[in-house]
Amino acid sequence: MSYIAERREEEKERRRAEIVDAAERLYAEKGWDSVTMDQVAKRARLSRALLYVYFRDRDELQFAIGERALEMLRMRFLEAVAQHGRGLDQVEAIGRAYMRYAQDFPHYFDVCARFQAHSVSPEPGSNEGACAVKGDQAIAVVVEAIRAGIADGSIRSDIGDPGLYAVTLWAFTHGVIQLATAKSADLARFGIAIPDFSEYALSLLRALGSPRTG
Amino acid sequence: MSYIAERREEEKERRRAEIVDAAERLYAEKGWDSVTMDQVAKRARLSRALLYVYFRDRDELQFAIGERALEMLRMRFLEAVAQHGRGLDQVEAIGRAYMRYAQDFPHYFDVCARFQAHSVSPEPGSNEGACAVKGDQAIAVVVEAIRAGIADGSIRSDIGDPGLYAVTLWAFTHGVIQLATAKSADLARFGIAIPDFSEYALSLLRALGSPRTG
DNA sequence: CTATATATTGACACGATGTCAATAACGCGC
DNA sequence: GCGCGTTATTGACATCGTGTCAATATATAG
Repeated sequence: MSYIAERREEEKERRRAEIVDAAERLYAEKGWDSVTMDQVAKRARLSRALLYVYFRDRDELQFAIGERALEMLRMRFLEAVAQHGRGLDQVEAIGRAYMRYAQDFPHYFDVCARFQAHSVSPEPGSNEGACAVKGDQAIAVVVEAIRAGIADGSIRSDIGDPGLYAVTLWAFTHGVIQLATAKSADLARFGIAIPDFSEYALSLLRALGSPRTG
Repeated sequence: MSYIAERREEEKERRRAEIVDAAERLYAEKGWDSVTMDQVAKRARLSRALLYVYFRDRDELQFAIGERALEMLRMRFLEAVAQHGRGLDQVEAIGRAYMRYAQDFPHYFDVCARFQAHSVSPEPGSNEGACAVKGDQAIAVVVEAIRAGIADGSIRSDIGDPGLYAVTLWAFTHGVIQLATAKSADLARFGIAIPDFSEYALSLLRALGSPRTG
């Protein structure tokens, strides 16, 4: 009987994944605001009511996508770190990775932004909580790179607490990406192209951590 | 007869302002998401249908509040600039002003954030367009302070185009405030207090522009 | 084959948005 | 004061999306 329950569990997990798949595709196609539960249900070829068996409400479904988004982000961060030796270069690579990520998966960045903008209501067992955990794991990669940088001397040691520095860099970078993605037209009107903007921001951030340049 | 039309126009403007007042109060009380047109109408003591005479839809009403928000922000920036002589200090004061502003009027910052996150659909004559203009005016203050700083030598001259620098600083600061307001609980869990976070970010930004320190 | 648990659905109630024809208020010529 | 055109204001409607629940279908066990 345990075998049965196990298979049931797997089926359930698969169904859940199918739903998230459908929702994610629609998210990428038209933006979350114009995705309805009905559309998700249709795309996943099941009834709308069933969605509410797997997800408390629409928000929880979005957070389920957010979980994937943050997991993917962490992966990209890890790849970025792996390709560089010195901490400073790793941190810069993380910034670049975040920017590429936002370009490659706009809907993932969107859900990250929403997650970061809305303050949490820490209901235990919710997907929102899972997002928070994934977010912590992603930022932990940054902290580690900063630590490495301070240790190998590529990042100035008087930068302060690595955690604080990591969070600040995160906020900076996130702000830049958000502005770049949402206001590219206005920036162009200002004579600013997105790639230039990104590179400029990255160079400033590198200068910030670098011990010699100033 | 022109007199009549003029008075009519004024009445109309007043009505409009009353509606925005009502909407803004509700915004501040409960956040925009849980404000309904019905509630706005009730608070302004008129029928819901009339709101749609003054504002195309709910979004336009929010953008009307956004217009006020950005105007207020510009005022704060101007005050901040006026209280300092050197450009570098002016720029830092602008950053501080933005942070205080977000603390004093959370709903204003919220509408700024939403405006900045959503990409514009440039329908002429809309309040959204007016927001964009007000936003430009606010950032123009920053640009001017940077120019002054480069001129008086308090800001390193190799910082590049003042417009680009201004936009970048804006993005940085906005990102910090957003994270600070939305995730104060999580930051606390990381052992980071909001005032410390803000001060830290400001000190980093100051170091960025300062020619000597590095 | 029946009984029991689980998965799935159709249909409902509710709430919010946006529209429109109908009504009320106003200024005006008489 | 009285109709009359114009403008302001509203009630009622249609539409859509969410979340819930009892009812049905499906699978498992005895």
